[in-house]
Amino acid sequence: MGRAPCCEKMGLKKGPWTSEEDQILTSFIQKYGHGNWRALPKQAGLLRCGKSCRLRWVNYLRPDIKRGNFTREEEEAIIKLHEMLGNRWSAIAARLPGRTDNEIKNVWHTHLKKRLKDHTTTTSPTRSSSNSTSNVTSQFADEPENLNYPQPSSSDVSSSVTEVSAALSTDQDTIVVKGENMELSETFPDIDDSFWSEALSTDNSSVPLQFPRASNDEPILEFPIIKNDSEEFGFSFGLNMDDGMEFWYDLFIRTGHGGTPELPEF
DNA sequence: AACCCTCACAACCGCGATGAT
DNA sequence: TATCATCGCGGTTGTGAGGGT
Repeated sequence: MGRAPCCEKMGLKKGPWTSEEDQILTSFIQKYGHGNWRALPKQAGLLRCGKSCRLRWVNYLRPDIKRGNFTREEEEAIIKLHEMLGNRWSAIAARLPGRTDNEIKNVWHTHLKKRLKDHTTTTSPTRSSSNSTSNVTSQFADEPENLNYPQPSSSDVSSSVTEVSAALSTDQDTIVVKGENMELSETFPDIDDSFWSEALSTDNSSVPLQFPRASNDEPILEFPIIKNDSEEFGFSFGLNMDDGMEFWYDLFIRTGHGGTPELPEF
């Protein structure tokens, strides 16, 4: 496995970025994009290595970065996501719009880890089994293998399928998903990370989704809503099937008007 | 005022993963 | 298949700000 030569050996600059460098990098990327980080600094006229440019852009200059302190909701989300994902900072960052993995890593090491430690010395948390097939009331699963957001192929699910409905009440902090037996289907839609954003960015008020059948008609999930800045809310949820299969999904919705949003009916 | 300590955060380093040839 | 170039991630370090003594 090859390794790129160290930028120091190439006579390139290290250390804090100047505002001039920021300006050059930003305007270059806005004009030409960042297809090749290694070639970028040379093309842009920066005495930096591509790695440094990439880091600066990703962690600081990117226009969609949310500056400022983390809200309580964001911190709670980080704690929960860290419980789910461990030190997979980029995965955590992907679920917190506008926040970078570096930022989250920093806030974890400087605030949250300590807070959590203080908290766990005074309380003994209880955990629910991730294998439970009914009335799953815990927010997140314990086992790391649940966290890979498995993407079932059509052949994975061939027997029964249930539509899942969800409703959000404006005066409660939990959301309830209820599975209802519906007609059988031979297929299961492939769902990837872009699915939700694409589905929810459409003008349609309903999203056609089918999930594997729950074991009964009781609510199969109940979990808190994660909100941040009143601009977005959402949740992560998993389905534990009675055949042992598990599926995990995220749903975040940008409202943009600061009010409590209405969840589209599935 | 000077020094020390802690905290916060930007940036760097090293490694594995991945794609190209 | 092997090798190399590049990217992206997680761990770590460097440094400035602020507070306490």
